[in-house]
Amino acid sequence: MGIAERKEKHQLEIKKRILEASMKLFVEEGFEHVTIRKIADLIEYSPTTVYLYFKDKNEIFFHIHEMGFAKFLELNQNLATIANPLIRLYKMGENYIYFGLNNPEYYDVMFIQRAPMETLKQLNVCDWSLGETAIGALRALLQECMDKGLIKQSPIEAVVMAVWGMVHGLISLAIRERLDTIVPKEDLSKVMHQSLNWLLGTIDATLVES
Amino acid sequence: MGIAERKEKHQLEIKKRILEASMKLFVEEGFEHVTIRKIADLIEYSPTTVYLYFKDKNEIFFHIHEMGFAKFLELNQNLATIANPLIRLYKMGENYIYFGLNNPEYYDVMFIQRAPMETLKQLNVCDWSLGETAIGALRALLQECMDKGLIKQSPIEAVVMAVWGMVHGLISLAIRERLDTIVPKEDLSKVMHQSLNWLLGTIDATLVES
DNA sequence: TTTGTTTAATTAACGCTGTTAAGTATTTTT
DNA sequence: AAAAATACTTAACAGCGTTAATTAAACAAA
Repeated sequence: MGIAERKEKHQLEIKKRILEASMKLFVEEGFEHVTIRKIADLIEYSPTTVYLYFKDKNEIFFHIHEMGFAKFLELNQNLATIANPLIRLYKMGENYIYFGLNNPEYYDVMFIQRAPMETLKQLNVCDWSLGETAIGALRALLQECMDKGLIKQSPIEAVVMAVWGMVHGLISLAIRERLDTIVPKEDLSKVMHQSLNWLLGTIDATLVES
Repeated sequence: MGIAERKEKHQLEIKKRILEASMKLFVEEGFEHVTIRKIADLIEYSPTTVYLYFKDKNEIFFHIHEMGFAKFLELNQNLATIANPLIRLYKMGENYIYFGLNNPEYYDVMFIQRAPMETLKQLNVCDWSLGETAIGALRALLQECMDKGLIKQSPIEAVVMAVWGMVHGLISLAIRERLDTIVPKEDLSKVMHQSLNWLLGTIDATLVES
């Protein structure tokens, strides 16, 4: 079935081109400038052709949201070399903040926009594996720290949600312009790191209480 | 100038009717079903008339966002009777969570949607007074607790941002469907309270360390 | 090779959206 | 009574996501 295979290859090729065009628009012009018609223009097809390869616009954003997670995972490669789990925890938080502040559009589609979740619901995929993997990594790391006595014994789930919640909260407030008049733009990173360090400091068992 | 006054009254009346119609649509059908044409239908004017009273759609959402803050402030009346600032702090956090989970559409337009902030920028209003007032109340309360030795001495700004960030983070993750597959809907409130209580517990100077 | 059938892509259109320009009455002022 | 300002509407622009119907191309079977 060499012919059928070639056909399938070709279809995947077009799917790839649609996603590449979408990514180009997304990266260069931002979320709300990604339109079916502009994608079609870029790949030199008619707008309706896009619908032969993707169910709807949400599905395209689902793939962009996947790319975002890939980028985030790549950034987190720098954790692998850190032996001390507590230092790794601090660094993971730093990575999260860094990623959010330097890739706000990606962060937005990964954690704020509704579009990718719509696809998840529609496909009846009953778990958000990308998100769960990320949060799972945080949970495992916190558990490791706790097991090794590096952080105080605490209800793990509460701490996981508190840490994730805090960093996500600050980043999403910044991205959606709720900190513009409260924290000068150039201080954003500093303020977030202070909050993160303070939070982790409160559970850090290796710090001497002053 | 009785005639000019009457005219002005009439204009304010129509402005009010537009906002009432907008609120009706917002409350009954949600953010994205508030359209200029539907508003116009409700008040029985043509769509263009709306633009005689409001610069654009963002300005209408700015007012809805104000209504949200009013509703939130009203909810926080229950804090006034609490003498102990530490208990007031716990209760303030509870209120925030309660408001977010029970008024997700309001919360969305207050803290997530870009629309109201656009109006702020356009009008060259250089501070988001509603947001700053809310965060100011949290800051003052934390300061009071610290002054009275009810919570541990900590860098106040870091703690303010950490607390606000955490509750906002969890609520916005829930509203934008990032917790759907991680926390069962019926457990959402419980989980958030656990995280809040854990966080406040770590700075609570009145708790005995176990 | 010609016919029939499947596949791929297109054109045209639907029903929306926010917004603006131009026009029409109505009322007020001169 | 004529001119000017006010309030509102009609019509339209320029876009959007999406679907139905249609054409052109590639393939299969006769």
